[in-house]
Amino acid sequence: MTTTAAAARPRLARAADGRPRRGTPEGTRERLIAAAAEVLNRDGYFGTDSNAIARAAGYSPATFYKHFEDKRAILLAAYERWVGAEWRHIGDTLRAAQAPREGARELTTWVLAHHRRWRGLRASLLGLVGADPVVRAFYVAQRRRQLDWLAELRGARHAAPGDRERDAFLLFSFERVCDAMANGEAEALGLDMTQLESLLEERLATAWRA
Amino acid sequence: MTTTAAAARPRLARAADGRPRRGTPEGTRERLIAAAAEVLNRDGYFGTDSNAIARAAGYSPATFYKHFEDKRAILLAAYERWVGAEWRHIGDTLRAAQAPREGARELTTWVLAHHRRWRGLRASLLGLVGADPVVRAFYVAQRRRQLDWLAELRGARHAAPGDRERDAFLLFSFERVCDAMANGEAEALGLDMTQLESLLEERLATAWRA
Amino acid sequence: MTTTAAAARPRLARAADGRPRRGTPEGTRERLIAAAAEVLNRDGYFGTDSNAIARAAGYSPATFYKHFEDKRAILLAAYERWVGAEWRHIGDTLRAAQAPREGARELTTWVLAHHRRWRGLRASLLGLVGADPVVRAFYVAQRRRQLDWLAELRGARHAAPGDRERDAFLLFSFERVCDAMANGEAEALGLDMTQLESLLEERLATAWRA
Amino acid sequence: MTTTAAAARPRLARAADGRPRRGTPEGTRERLIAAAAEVLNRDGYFGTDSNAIARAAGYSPATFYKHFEDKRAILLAAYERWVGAEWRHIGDTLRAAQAPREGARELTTWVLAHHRRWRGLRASLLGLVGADPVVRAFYVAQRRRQLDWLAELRGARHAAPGDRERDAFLLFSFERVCDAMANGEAEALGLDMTQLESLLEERLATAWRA
DNA sequence: AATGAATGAGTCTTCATTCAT
DNA sequence: AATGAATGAAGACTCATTCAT
Repeated sequence: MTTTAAAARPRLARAADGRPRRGTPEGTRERLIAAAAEVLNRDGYFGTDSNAIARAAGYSPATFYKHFEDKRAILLAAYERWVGAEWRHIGDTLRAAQAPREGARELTTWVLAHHRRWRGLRASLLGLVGADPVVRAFYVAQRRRQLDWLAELRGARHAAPGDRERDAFLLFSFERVCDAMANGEAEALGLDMTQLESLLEERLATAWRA
Repeated sequence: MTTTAAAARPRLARAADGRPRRGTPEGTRERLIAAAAEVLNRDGYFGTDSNAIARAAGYSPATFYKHFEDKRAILLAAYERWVGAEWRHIGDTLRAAQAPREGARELTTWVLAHHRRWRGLRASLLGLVGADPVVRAFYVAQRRRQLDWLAELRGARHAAPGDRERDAFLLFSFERVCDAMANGEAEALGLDMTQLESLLEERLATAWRA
Repeated sequence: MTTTAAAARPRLARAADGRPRRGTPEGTRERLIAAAAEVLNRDGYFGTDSNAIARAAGYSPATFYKHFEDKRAILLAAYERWVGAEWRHIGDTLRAAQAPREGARELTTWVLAHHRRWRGLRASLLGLVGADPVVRAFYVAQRRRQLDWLAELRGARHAAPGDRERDAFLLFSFERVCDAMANGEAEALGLDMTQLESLLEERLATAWRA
Repeated sequence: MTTTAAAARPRLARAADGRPRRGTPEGTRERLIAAAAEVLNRDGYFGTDSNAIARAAGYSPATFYKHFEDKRAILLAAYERWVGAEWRHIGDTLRAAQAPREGARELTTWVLAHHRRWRGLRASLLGLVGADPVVRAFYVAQRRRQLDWLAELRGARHAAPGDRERDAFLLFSFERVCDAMANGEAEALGLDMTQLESLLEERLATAWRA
């Protein structure tokens, strides 16, 4: 069906290089974000510039600025998707309602892979969190949403003082260890990946039961 | 005597603040590092430049480069002291051999204050860890030293598989939560600081016993 | 009927403001010039771009270039109207054949108001006269027409050597002072507007008699 | 004596291209302003960029920004000198206390030449006055100083209402006509330069007597 | 040891203009 | 006739770093 539609609407005439000359603003935005994710992941935030991101998406520098305020804005957009994908997966897993042990294992594996695949993108974001108030606000907002969602999951009945802090503690720990495993720190420290992964699963399963 | 020297070498007059213009290389290096720590802590790595650091220490840009390879090098030097101070304190506390509960409380309080005082410096370092291999290597080396020292503390007899991973897990978690409390994340998330601090103490005390 | 047409040609719908999307070339040109006059008057030549002018007229950037060579061309078109209006009024006043004193007063008042209303547009033009040969040529051509017309008014019989120079001198002076009064210079210099206006009237009346 | 001093202090080692590698900040500033005056005079404000000005003075782009905020700042500095030179000459001439007729002639000749020599620089300034509030404020301030000085010249005793306005009127007229003669407008209008110059002298002499 | 004027290389950003529809 | 997404070319500005003294 996609093929049929494409055949029926050869609207997007392509330039010599195969890039669509005129796409919808949404399409262009998408392509820019996708390219930014890859470029930032590979070269890091301070290792690229907005021109390079635009070129990687097949556009000119000026087009970039039609869609994003600046380099920071596209980093946030790319990161937002990254977090969105993570929590969508987490939600799906929880909803699948497996036993804590299996759920924790599956989740840990997936999250680790996600961190590994996008370690450079995540490093780009984390590298700015400390320095840029806007990035920090964005980052914190994402986390707040996660904490709120976890509280909601638990349900009003079972709420206890300190729950939010425990959730936060788990999140911070889990992510920090995932980052360490994803970015090579753990390996450089001579740590056993399997052991670390077990620890992650354990913590997660414990929290899951509570 | 100072007068005589000044008369004999009028070019080597003292700066306005009375600091000798020509000091020992070590003294100069010290002043540069101290100034860098403050400036980096206040303005962040990407918020200052090497000229500003040199000026803050009372020197010219060129002098900076006589003592440090580049901006990164002085960040590492400043960070090294920060970590050094932290682990010196940790060592002192452990050696004072208090009960785990009290030791954990004291340590947590101190480390939190240390992170708060230097949150900008630490953010500068962490902001580079993801992007710069040299910084990462340096950062990892510090951590390795810590892990080795913890292993040594435990003693060869009590060593068990997974100990190093558990230590690392604790370190990562502890530091990440301290950072969140120091840099305002925790507050922005509406978390209760006292609760978080209790969690930190608890983990630490548990590990202490083991 | 509108409905029918709209149904038959849904592509040529009307814009939100009811203006027909497809008008006569003249109509479009008019709207563009009118919008340009306002935008240039408000934001200045270097404070706007051709896209903004097109949008202000309710058109797209490309439409702009269908009707004008470039931004400069529309400035000249807008300025041409401004000068046209001025000299139409001057002609009307002279033709009404009042006493020099009254005529001069009326004219001065009107011209001052005209300069005030369009001070930004005029500043845009003058800002380019010095830098752009085409604009200068255009500007000079307008003035030449004025001088020729004044010479014609005087009539061949009364012509005397130096008349054209005297006319030009008056024109330059009059306009310069009007500009100063219109753009805030005179006020910023602490000058008395009434006095200045009297001086303008005086010069004008004197020339009128001659 | 200059030669001797230069021989005695070969401090300013010159680069391969003969440019002093290290001058005093003042010297550098001077060279930049002098180069800017020439470049702006030749290419106009919007026809050059700060990099080109720096290069014309024998410096790199960065050096420019060590001495001037931006391109506008150096234009103002260059224009300030231009006005300074003009009024210094006017002061000298008046102080030489010639007969009004001769003084007016001499002054007119000099001012005309001054305008001709620097017509592009002046056009650059005037081109911004309408668009840039900072430039306008600067321009007005210069003129205010002139008017104040003229008032002072006249002396408190002979002051009469409308004097300042008359002075301003003369200044505006005189300058506007000089500009027209300097920038080719007058010629393009087919005006007789000698006649125009006579008119200028006449006005000046009349005001001088008053 | 210290200086500080000077810089090259580079990034961000804008704008007049075009082209396929 | 009108569109609007897209662009190339260019300019303002910065910063880590060096060199002659």
